[in-house]
Amino acid sequence: MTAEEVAFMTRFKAGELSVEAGTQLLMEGANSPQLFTVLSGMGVRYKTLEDGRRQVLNFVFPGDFLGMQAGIMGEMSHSVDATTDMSLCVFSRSEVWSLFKTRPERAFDLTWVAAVEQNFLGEALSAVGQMDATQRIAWAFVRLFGRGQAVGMTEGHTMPLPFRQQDLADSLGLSLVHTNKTLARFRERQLASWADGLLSITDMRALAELAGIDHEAPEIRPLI
Amino acid sequence: MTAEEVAFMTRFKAGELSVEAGTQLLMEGANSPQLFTVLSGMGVRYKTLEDGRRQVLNFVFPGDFLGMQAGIMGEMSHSVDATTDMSLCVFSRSEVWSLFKTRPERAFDLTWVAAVEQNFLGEALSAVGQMDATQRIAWAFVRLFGRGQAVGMTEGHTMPLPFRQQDLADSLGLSLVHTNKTLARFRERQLASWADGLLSITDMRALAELAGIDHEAPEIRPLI
DNA sequence: CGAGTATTTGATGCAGTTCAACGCTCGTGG
DNA sequence: CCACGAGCGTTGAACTGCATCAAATACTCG
Repeated sequence: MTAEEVAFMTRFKAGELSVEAGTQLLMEGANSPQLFTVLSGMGVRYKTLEDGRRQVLNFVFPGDFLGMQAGIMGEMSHSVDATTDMSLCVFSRSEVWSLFKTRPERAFDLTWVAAVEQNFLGEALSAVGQMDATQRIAWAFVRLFGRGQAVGMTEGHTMPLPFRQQDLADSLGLSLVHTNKTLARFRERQLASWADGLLSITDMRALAELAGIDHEAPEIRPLI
Repeated sequence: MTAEEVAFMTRFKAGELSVEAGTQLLMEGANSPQLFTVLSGMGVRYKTLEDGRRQVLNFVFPGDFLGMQAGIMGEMSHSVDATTDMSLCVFSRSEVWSLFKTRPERAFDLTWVAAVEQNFLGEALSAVGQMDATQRIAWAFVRLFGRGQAVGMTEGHTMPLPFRQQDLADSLGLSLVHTNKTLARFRERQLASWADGLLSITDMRALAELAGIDHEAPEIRPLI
């Protein structure tokens, strides 16, 4: 970025925010005036059905941009909860339009982010729609670890993954019980083990094979 | 649009294209130099898994914009087939960037389209992940009919729906057989009937209830 | 008229859901 | 300091929605 760009982004930036684990950052249907970029911490994007069931759409990593739906369409179509303590960079929604008018490169990045997210949702839909439980979990692990690598959260073949089994189950359209049993089998089969908030990949090749993913091209997500 | 804007869009537009039913318009992984707006006809967006299974991500309606992933990210993440004969407005991918530089309103529309699509995929993921077969089909019918209304394809409670049962099955993560049997039950129960390429809604209220959709706010999708 | 495609229907089996119960850890209050 | 409850992970048992297999019918088209 040029100095002038930095100045603009500084103006765009409205402040920083720290929230503790469990906080709801954005709510489905709400017209949030704020947009966030995640500086640290992790969270969950999800939709709730009227009968209480929940679909986790994606896990939130550092660098993720939250609230674009509100910024573009005026209303969030899903909620976002902080799973761990998080710190966020806050932008004001009203600045989005000026971004398009005066910062075409930044606006392009925003669209890029939207396209990447779309891409991911399409893949998730394919996983949930077509794969069995083992394949789905393998897919999730490969994707999560890939995202962890992209933001430097990994150490060797481990990375922090501070979610509950219920969260993973809700993201893959599986029951908690069956997710638990499948995870146990992953440990037995020496594929991966996830316990105490730490994901440890034992056999990435086998996981990628199960998930039907050839070769992990490093993911590129521009920061906003 | 102003006259000047029309002039720009005309330059942006590279031509028109007619294809016949069955043509593959875009292919997963390909770096298409062309983007399309659908003028007429219908199609299917889908991803293919290496074992041959297929996930239909969405059905293509007139007014839809195709190829944004290629335009923004450089590569399509799914394929698009024409189900019926189609006519398309063709844009050149290289013009996308100039759109962002000189037409912020149009660029904003593009991002809007991306956000709407993201929204839809999230809803589809929830349906496939959390609902049973009956609910999923009800959801699909409500959404399809809503989109049909938005583009004026409906007549009373009917609209053309020129797809195969296999396409619907692949979009909802169901087997063809089970989809067929569930459709039969929809007819018996006087909810909706779909035969010979014509969808006929008998009891929209019951369908929306099953699908967990309150009230159908008319969908807004800007044209590109 | 035969071949290919789409829809329909019946029978069988299993992956995954649901129900239920137990253990562990941690925080809270008496 | 211990009792208690809440939240999460784990495990066993029984049931079922849906997949799979199989086959018949109907249509279209060259």
